[in-house]
Amino acid sequence: MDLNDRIRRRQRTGDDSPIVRDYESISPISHVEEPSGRGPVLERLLDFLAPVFQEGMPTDAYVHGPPGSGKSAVMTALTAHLSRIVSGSPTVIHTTTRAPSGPVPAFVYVDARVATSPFALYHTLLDAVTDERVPRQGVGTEWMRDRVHESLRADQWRAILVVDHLDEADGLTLETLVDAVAPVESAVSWVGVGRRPPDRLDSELLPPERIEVPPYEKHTLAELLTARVSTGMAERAIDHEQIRRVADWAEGDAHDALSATFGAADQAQTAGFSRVREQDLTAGMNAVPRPSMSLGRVHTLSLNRQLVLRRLIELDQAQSVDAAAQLISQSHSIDLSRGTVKRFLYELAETGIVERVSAKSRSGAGRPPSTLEPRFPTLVFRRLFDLEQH
DNA sequence: GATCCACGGGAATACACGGATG
DNA sequence: CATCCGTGTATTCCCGTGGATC
Repeated sequence: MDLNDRIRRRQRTGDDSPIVRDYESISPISHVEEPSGRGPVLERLLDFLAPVFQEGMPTDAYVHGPPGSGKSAVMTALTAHLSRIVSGSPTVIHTTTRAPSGPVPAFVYVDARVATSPFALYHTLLDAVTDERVPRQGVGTEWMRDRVHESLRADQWRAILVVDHLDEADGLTLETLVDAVAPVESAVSWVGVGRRPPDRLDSELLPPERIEVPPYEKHTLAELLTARVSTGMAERAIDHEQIRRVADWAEGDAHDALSATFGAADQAQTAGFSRVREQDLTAGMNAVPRPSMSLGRVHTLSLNRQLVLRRLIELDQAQSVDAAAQLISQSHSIDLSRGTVKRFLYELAETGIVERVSAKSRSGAGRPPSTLEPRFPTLVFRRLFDLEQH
């Protein structure tokens, strides 16, 4: 046995010491209670929300910043904390109303990628604010709005609506939000959260209060990664130098940095090693396209579409759209026709979740086919998807 | 019966390439 | 040489259907 073998043996983990303790902790789509490195932004938000503590309501606001700058992390943490504090005792049993009525508003978080219509917006609001069951189908938008009004009249609640991922493809737009909230504006303030800088949105619709979330500094991002890794991975599984390199590479984008780290850890784990090797780190970063579609967006796709993506990323070679659709529809786990898979693939390309790459002109006649490349973190998607499918 | 949603399927349109035309 | 045209694919667009929920 040579020295390499001895070293390798020491490096290998048994089943008892996995490198990843908890995928959730290093996942780019899970948020922690205490976001790191966003202190100043939190301060500004709290300043703006201050009226809440004096029985008032804040104005509407728009929070903006580039992808991966921690907007969702900050807003989810903030709404969670505030609704806990503001609603007082968590064990209070309400009769019909869940929201605190009177001076204290409810904090309602809405993901505009999921709630894409006024109907869905009202549904989320009503569901959060009352204990009654709110129908998802069989009723129209007006019916839903009337119910909001009714509930409002009866219980006098107020709410602060945090609408995340505003104005992303296929999602709720600023305009739709403003229209939908207008009928209940006396009781509802909203905080829109999006990537677009204010000067790229209709200033007529934007509230005057605007809060910018800057990208992470490199060292801040490294600290964020260190914190996540310390709970999600085994000790010394990844060293400081590696973390620093990922942080450099990610250029301030926490989503991408976490995705690369996750991917690297997953590679090492799969290969049976107890620490992230050079090649794992490289693989982790290479599995994150730049720019990358947010994994959170991919996650909002229907199960069938995610299944199509799952099959797509395991094809050995880049295939034409048609060939890929053929192969994917043959998969045992998929019950979709070839035509539907093909349409899904084109739709996904349209959204930017995959990219059509025109192949070099081929021999045959007709328009040359294009191949498909994923534009999301493939290793992370694969692992999380497989974990969810039991 | 009304309303949603995901699929299926196919029509309509876009594009690439040669070859013919002016 | 610049265009037009025909053919064969690729891509986009749209609407009907059927299950599920109220």
